[in-house]
Amino acid sequence: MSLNNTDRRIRRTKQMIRDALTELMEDVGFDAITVRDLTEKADINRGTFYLHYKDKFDLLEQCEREVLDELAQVQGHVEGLQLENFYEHFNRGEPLPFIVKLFEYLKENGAFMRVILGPKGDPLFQVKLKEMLAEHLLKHMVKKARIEMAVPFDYFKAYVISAHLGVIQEWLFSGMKESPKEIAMTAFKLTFLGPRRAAGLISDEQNEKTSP
Amino acid sequence: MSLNNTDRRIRRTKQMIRDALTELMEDVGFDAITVRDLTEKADINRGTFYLHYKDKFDLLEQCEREVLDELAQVQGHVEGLQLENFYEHFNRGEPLPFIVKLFEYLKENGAFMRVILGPKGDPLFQVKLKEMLAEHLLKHMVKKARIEMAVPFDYFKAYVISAHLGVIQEWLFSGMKESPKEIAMTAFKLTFLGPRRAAGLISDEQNEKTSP
DNA sequence: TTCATTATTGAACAGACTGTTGATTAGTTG
DNA sequence: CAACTAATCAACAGTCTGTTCAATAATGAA
Repeated sequence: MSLNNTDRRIRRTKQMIRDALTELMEDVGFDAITVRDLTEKADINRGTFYLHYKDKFDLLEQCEREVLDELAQVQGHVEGLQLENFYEHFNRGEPLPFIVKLFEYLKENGAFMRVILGPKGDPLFQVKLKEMLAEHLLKHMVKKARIEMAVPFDYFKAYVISAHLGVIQEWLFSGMKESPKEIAMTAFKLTFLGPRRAAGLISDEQNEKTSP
Repeated sequence: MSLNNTDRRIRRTKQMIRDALTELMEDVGFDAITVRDLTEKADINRGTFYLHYKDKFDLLEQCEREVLDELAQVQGHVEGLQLENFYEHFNRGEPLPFIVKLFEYLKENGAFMRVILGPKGDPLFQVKLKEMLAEHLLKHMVKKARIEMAVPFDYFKAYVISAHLGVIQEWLFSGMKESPKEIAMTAFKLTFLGPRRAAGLISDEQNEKTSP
């Protein structure tokens, strides 16, 4: 069976290539990378690359898939930790466990995540990550029936999910100073209270008229 | 002077190339495009391409810069239309004029904007667009002094700006069904009321406790 | 219209990268 | 140790790049 990943040589080679990919993407961006660059930086024969990957796009795709799979697994580990609803979590001052786990994972894989979600990254990965976020976030938020004068649901969804991605990016690129729990709580407040209340631009009591 | 863009041949050639770029990006993505592809689709000599652009990246950059410059000009045309503040606009049921103009411009250049902001697009352009959005959006929102237990400003900023980009993308990719004014109002509501209130997931009166 | 200017063309060039092959060497598992 | 198989090295044709040159065509100004 050649499908087994048990051979130390294979693991080593793949790791070298992936590390090289991360480094090179940081430096010059994915576009400018050649298979030659990758194998030179990884210090392996160029032919060896093609033993494992079809081309550089295949390499990127495999790396991305791995990240997404691992993120999906994370979700499995927090099923038990969820309270009944969104609201209850907030009132205890606790962020959603899933989001905390998400930020913990991002921190572990900081180097790759920074590159792939950065200005030289892959917009397709952003789309995939947003799909995953949507799946796990929205089920906590949409328990109650909807009322009057509502914004279309798809735009609510796009708004919230994109906003969360924005927080993730800001966190990654500003050096991940806050703990996963803190930053998860920040994201939570922004959505739960709305950005203006969360940022303290209006107080809780001082209700602006919302008539029209 | 060869810097003049008055020569009809130059204008024609550049336009052919740019159209080819948009079409090809839609089909195969920027990565997979060669200068050969571009010039064949544009039906011009390959050497001619290099008379105007350094390489395909230079082409993309020039196209992006042009869009951003035009968007910046749009801002100039609405200076007079702004009310004193954010709050007043909302209470009249009117979105910010700048955002309306933004969506109008996006609609005019729909084809290119869809590609560049899509899964095969350019993440660097997203960053630049967000910078522009930040500049024009935030000055309307941050009039009042900030209060207690606030989320860090940078995260508020990242949240709101990213969220707006999300609405833009959702609108572009779902066929731009709403009018620029409608969709601008949708984005406005989501930020002004907060996403949950805007989507009707909680009512205005029914204030959830926000104690912790 | 004429004329000087200049954008475009077509062909050719070396250089680089790709993806594949075959024979050989080296490392791994049991 | 022995069988297996991953990694290496060299070489291949094919494609794309970026540049150059002389020849041609289109343009704007007088």
